[in-house]
Amino acid sequence: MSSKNRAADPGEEEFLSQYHPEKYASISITVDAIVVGVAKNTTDNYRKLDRQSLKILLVKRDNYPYKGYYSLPGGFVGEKETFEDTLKRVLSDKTGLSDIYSEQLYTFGSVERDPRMRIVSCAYISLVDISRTNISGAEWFAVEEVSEMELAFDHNQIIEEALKRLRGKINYTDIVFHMMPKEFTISELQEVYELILGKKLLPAAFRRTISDKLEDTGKMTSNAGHRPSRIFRYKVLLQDMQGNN
Amino acid sequence: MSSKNRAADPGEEEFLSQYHPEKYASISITVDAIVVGVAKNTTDNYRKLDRQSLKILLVKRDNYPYKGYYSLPGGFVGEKETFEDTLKRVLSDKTGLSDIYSEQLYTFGSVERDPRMRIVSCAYISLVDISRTNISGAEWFAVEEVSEMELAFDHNQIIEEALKRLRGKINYTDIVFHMMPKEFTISELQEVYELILGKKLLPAAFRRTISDKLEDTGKMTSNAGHRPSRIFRYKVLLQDMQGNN
DNA sequence: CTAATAGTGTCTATTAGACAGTATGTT
DNA sequence: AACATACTGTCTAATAGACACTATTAG
Repeated sequence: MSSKNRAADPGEEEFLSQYHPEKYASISITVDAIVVGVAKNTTDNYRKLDRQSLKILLVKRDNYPYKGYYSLPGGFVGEKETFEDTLKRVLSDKTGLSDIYSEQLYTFGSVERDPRMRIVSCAYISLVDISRTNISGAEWFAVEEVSEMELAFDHNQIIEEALKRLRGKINYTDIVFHMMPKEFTISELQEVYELILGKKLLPAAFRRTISDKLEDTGKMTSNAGHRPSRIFRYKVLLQDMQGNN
Repeated sequence: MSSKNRAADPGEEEFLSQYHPEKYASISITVDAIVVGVAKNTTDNYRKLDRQSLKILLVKRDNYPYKGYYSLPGGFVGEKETFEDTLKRVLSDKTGLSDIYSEQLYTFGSVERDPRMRIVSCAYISLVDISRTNISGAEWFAVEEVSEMELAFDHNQIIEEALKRLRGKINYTDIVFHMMPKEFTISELQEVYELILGKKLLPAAFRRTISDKLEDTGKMTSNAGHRPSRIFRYKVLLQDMQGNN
């Protein structure tokens, strides 16, 4: 976005040639990623469905500060790097992920959040379909576990904010589908909504409202120990997929 | 929100004492404020109501770069300053405002947005009741005017995003009331909604839904050239007022 | 047959949209 | 009187909540 066609201004050119950035106070910026997905917890009872849970990717820090603590995958923004470039690099280096949906969450700037120096964190939420990814260098943790852990820096707080944002957006965007496998049942999808919203939904009403967004694959589940379920996929509605607001 | 009680770690203490921030790439950060309010445009026809319009505060730059251009009020974040502190300072110094509702909008970080060096802008939306403020050093511009102007840096784009955010939040938060005078008629309030949403609303439906949030002052308008209107104030509902996502 | 889930039908409650109709102060 | 706005009533449409009922498989 940009590089405008302003009229050339000799005064400004002169000014810029005399400008010495190093004289000014400067602050480091990191990008931290809250990578969220859902995974099934296999159960023993052949009749029961596998329950799903919300997962977040964390990396174990092997350097100071907070050596040995888990933290969000993150890294410093280079001088010629956009936040999105940094995010890509960090995700690739620390988790092995590429090409995943991401959006900026919030920028955390409290003065004491990093003991080294003033470091501001621009946090991004990334949503992935766990079944289609191979992770290296990072581990998945269930959100309930995470809230019991003491993470590095203010990362517990950042995760809280990320979950709030998800809760807020799930009902007026289609972002959930970034976390879903290509094909899924309505019950599975409903469970993901319930995990994010933190409450049970009524099946009849859920089916009614969600069905516009779904396309029947014609396939059915099998060997589930109970009535088989239709399998759907997300019907892309031309518009969204980028949850821009 | 900070300063945790971690166990002391001699290794970390050693590490920190050897840490030299100046070796690392660093980037400057500014906070820019999109200050939004509504003002009445007086009309000549004694019968007609004064129409309102959305206004934004801009300052004329008297230094390079973009000398002579209008821009959002903004300033550099000091090394020991939170974004909110910077925002307060900037608002006070450049516009004369203090104690106004603000929330972080988005952080703009494209590499070429400032010709001097890499400067990232953390943008805040601030909402004010124009009738209760005295501005010094900045001027109000109607949003339609602003979209015709070429502002400094990427500030046109930032304002676009801010208006989108307002549109998105107006219906599920009570943030509008930060822009309203203490007392107002329902028609005035409806017009503000219409300005932000960019569409007409039906009076009957608007009254129905908004009335829960309003308290009758018992007063009426007068000398309006037509039927007088009840005057209301915002009924604070214990909860919100802080439009926390 | 039974446990467990899938899926439908329907009644009710709530909310939004549409729009006509009534009310009232100012000149 | 007539203009401009204030405000109410009511019908309809759309949506959400509740819940009972039917359907279907593996074991």
